[in-house]
Amino acid sequence: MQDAELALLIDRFMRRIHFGLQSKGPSFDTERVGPGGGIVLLTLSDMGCPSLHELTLQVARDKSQMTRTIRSLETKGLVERRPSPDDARVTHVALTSAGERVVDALKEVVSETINEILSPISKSEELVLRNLLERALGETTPE
Amino acid sequence: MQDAELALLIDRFMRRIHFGLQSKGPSFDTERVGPGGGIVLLTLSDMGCPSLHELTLQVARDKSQMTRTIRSLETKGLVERRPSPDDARVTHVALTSAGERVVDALKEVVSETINEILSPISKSEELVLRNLLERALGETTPE
DNA sequence: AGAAATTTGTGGACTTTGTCAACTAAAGTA
DNA sequence: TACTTTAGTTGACAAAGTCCACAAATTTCT
Repeated sequence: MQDAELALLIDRFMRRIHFGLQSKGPSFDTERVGPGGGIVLLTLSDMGCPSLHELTLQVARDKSQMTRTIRSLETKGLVERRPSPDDARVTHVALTSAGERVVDALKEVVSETINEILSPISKSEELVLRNLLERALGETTPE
Repeated sequence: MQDAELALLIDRFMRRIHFGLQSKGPSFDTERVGPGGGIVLLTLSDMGCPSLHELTLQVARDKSQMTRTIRSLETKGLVERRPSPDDARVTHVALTSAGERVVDALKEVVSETINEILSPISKSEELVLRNLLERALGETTPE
């Protein structure tokens, strides 16, 4: 009981990342992918070449929105669609090389921001934190 | 380096809470405060009777939005404004008794949701997690 | 095989949040 | 007194989230 405060902590964490990123100027977001696009790009770099559906589950967003986000990233040349050979319904998405460069830049800035936020705790504690979250949230989103 | 994944984990955590809450039907959100209103209510229950400005810092949202959120909660009778006796510019905000009842209900559902999400880790680990986040995010948001 | 149901991705319409800039009023400051 | 900062409000607009319906491919069930 009373884990409600955890929700507030998580929310604040998220918001701080958000603020931190956008205070670093829009200087680094040269492609103007925004937060939504950024999350998708980072996720893609983790997942490789998932189907749109898998991607949707992973980032826990609406299908329709994913369609739009991907289209936007595609027109920027950061991502490319590949129809699945097995199933004509599904299309896979993968980073282009331009996309990977953006991801690299993104990772750098995000890491930096998170390090600032987490400066009150030690590096080893940070590992514990990440490990706990990883185990708790698992690899795939259920349902 | 490579803490970028932590951002993804945090984002997923947030989204899972979000989904969890709204899958529990809008049954519990009888006042229709929504996610934004909910966070403000919970925060208020933590902070007591902060000024609008302090509240804004704590939840890390824009001032203008806070104004609107508070007004919405006020017209629902969940929150009340009190002009500060010391400074005529500031207005404090506090939960009404109706607001506190909503908060109680909210806490219950949020706790339940978080427990579901965190089921893969043990109770003691959950404490560690919360402790780490509390220490990392501190009590007050800087700047 | 054929009909029905399910899955994957798209599109449209609409609401909620987020962001930015301008503006008032009250304090602080010199 | 004039100048600057702070708290809060408002408006206009951009971005995200939510809902619902839909087409096409595939699975399921007789």
